[in-house]
Amino acid sequence: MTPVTEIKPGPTRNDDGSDRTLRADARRNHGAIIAAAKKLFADEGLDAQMPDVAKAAKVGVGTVYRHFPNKEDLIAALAAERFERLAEKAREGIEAEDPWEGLCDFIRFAAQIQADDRGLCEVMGSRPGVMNASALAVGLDELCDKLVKRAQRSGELRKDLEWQDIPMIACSLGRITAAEEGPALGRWPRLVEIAIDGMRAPGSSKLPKPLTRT
Amino acid sequence: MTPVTEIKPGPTRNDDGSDRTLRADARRNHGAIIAAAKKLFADEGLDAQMPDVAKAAKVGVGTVYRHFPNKEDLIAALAAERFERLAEKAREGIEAEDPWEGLCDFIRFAAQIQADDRGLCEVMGSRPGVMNASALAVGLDELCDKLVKRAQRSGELRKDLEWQDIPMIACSLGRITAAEEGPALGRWPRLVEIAIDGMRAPGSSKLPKPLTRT
DNA sequence: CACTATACGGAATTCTGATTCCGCTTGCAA
DNA sequence: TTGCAAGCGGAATCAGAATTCCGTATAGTG
Repeated sequence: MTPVTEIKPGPTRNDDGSDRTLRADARRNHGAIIAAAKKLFADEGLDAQMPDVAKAAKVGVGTVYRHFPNKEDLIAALAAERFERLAEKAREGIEAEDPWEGLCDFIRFAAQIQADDRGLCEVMGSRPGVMNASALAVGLDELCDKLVKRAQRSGELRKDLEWQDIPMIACSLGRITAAEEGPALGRWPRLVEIAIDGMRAPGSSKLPKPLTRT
Repeated sequence: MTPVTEIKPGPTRNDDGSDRTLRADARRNHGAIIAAAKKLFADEGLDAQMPDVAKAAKVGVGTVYRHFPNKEDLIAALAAERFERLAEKAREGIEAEDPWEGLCDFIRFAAQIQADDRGLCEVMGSRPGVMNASALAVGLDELCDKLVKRAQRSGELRKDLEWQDIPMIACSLGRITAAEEGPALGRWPRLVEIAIDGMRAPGSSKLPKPLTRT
């Protein structure tokens, strides 16, 4: 494996996990690249180009590649950040006073962050590997499980729903948040509410939120 | 515009809509190409390669390109076929004894054909232009409208649902039918039923179909 | 202040597929 | 059966990105 190296103190580590302090300019560039890539991928989706990321970060392509050995790795790094946000929201949902609302809000949030980030959307749709790895890394699966169990205990969530259904729903919702054309344009929040209503326990006391008109 | 040409009788027309009979071999090849492409795209998705389509159809690449000026056009032709099937199913749903079941079956069908055809799945997810054009061509929009109105009149479908929601739902369902990995694998029929339950009118008499265990 | 390990920039290269081109075939009408 | 327009095959070309390479620049150290 990796040879043992003595740990030197330093503010940031290399991406490959090796312990070595980065030179100040490198650290600065690293941040600039991530920031630029985040914006670019969010706006243009996964086929934003590496040279453009470099340009946006005011850096040469070579530099981008020193920090991220290839595009896929850059994408994965960005995805990891987003999943961290998701996990955070899930934890919040678990703490929520109302278990059912906690779950719903998590789902709404998942749809929203996909609506705001075309890149994430595409990762969810076409990079199951990256997605599952990211989810695993932040423990999203267990969080979903908790969210589901708690909402079921409260009686609002249908009993036959399983935690695996949550990422599946979130994923499917993501697909239409991206619509920029056609009859579905801008209606995705309706779909979110429909899916949520489908998760309600048959005799639930809560009233379904009426779908908003366009 | 197109210059006026006298219409000559003939069994098949050119793709470009010009009226001219195709030579027998050309007609045969045309069919072979479509058949091969259908299978290839269904299996491998939209990035199946043109030379492979040619190979599968036992034809040279050049021939593929004589029949379809470019890949996008080939994809559109295949999509058109699928949408024809969808429209057919929608008409069937409109005739169905039970309006609610007619609508549900249409949605289930839409999910199923995407599950069976990765190419269609990807068209739905990333070619809004092709998709909308195909839908328009077969009159799917009006069909959805009829389906919705009828199910609402029967009382089973929630009143605030609009026809535009149907293609949106179908589209979103398609996303996970493709999952080949991760927790959602093989569970898409559950999602279909969840979405359907979300469409039910609040006081509906029908019992929700229980989600099937994995 | 020198020195050198790190980093940088960006032109050049490579890869992957789509698409074109053109000499050869072949239906089919006369 | 002949003539030739309509078709065919597939090697060659083109195009759009990703990724590499290497000469130059510069933090950080003694």
